[in-house]
Amino acid sequence: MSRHTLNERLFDEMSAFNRRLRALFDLRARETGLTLTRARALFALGRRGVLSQKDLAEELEIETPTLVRVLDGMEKQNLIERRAGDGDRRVKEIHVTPDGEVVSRDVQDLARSLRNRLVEGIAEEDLDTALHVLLQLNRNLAVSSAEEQKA
Amino acid sequence: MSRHTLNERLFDEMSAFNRRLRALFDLRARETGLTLTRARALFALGRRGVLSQKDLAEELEIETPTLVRVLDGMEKQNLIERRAGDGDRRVKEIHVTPDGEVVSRDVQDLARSLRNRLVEGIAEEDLDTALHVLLQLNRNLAVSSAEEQKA
DNA sequence: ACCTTACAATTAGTATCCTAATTATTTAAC
DNA sequence: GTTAAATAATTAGGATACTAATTGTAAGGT
Repeated sequence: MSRHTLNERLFDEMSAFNRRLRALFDLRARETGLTLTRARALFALGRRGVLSQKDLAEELEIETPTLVRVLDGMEKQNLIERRAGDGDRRVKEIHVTPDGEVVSRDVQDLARSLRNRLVEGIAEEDLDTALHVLLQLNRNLAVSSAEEQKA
Repeated sequence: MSRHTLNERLFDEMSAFNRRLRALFDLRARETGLTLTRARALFALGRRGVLSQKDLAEELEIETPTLVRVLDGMEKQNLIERRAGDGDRRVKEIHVTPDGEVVSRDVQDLARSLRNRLVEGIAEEDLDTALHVLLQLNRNLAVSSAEEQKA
């Protein structure tokens, strides 16, 4: 396979993987009402504690306007609350509600089980190589984006 | 790094890569009016010739209702035409217009150049390993999806 | 020949995701 | 102390993406 075709297939397989992962996750988690992105938000808050919207968006690597809509939905589901802090009045702090913590716990098990299922039959060293490829791809992407913004 | 963390980071890096790739591609291609998904549709039609919507959706690995909206936009841009065929009247054939062919050619160079830029500094054997990991991940996903549909 | 089932495309509803612009607030410069 | 620039969150507009339901057409069974 030419290098060109290899690249093309790699990128196509990655985008297909993401679409399918989201669809399967949403299907499995439908009873909890969680979608993949909302779940990732809950997991991030579980790891990091209370975060501002800007910091949570950074953690999830999505833009802040995108996060606004995700949080709107989660608020409606009573999974999180936005609160004003003591400091900067522009900043809102995101807190997980007790309901949110219960759902988060349930879905972490589901997520872990799904991830384990997906990597079956794949050598750990190959996963590690794949991760390093992804990290380098993302670094190159960041560099290219920065160059394009300057143009 | 634990295997669990490895998996989590791999999946997160892949989803971030996809979002950023789309954003950068759309930024670079904005003058042509093409988005990444529309570009992929044009490329697929260039490779395979006239296709039905069902076949094109399969080639792109997206659902047919999604493709309907993508094609609606491309039709509006005069990049493609939907035509009835001689056979089954349910089926519509997708043809690239002369304008579409011009744009397709322009954007293929951009896409290739971007892909080459992104894989700089990555050994070909590592790319190959990554591709095989993705193929296995996608196979496992398909199996899990099939199992879940039966449930 | 007729009816049931299956199929291709579309519509509806919803979620995620982006960029650009706006608003309220904070910070920095003078 | 005042003003300009920067920042956090929101809104607007648009694209991609899914699932479920609907419509028109084709195929299979009786």
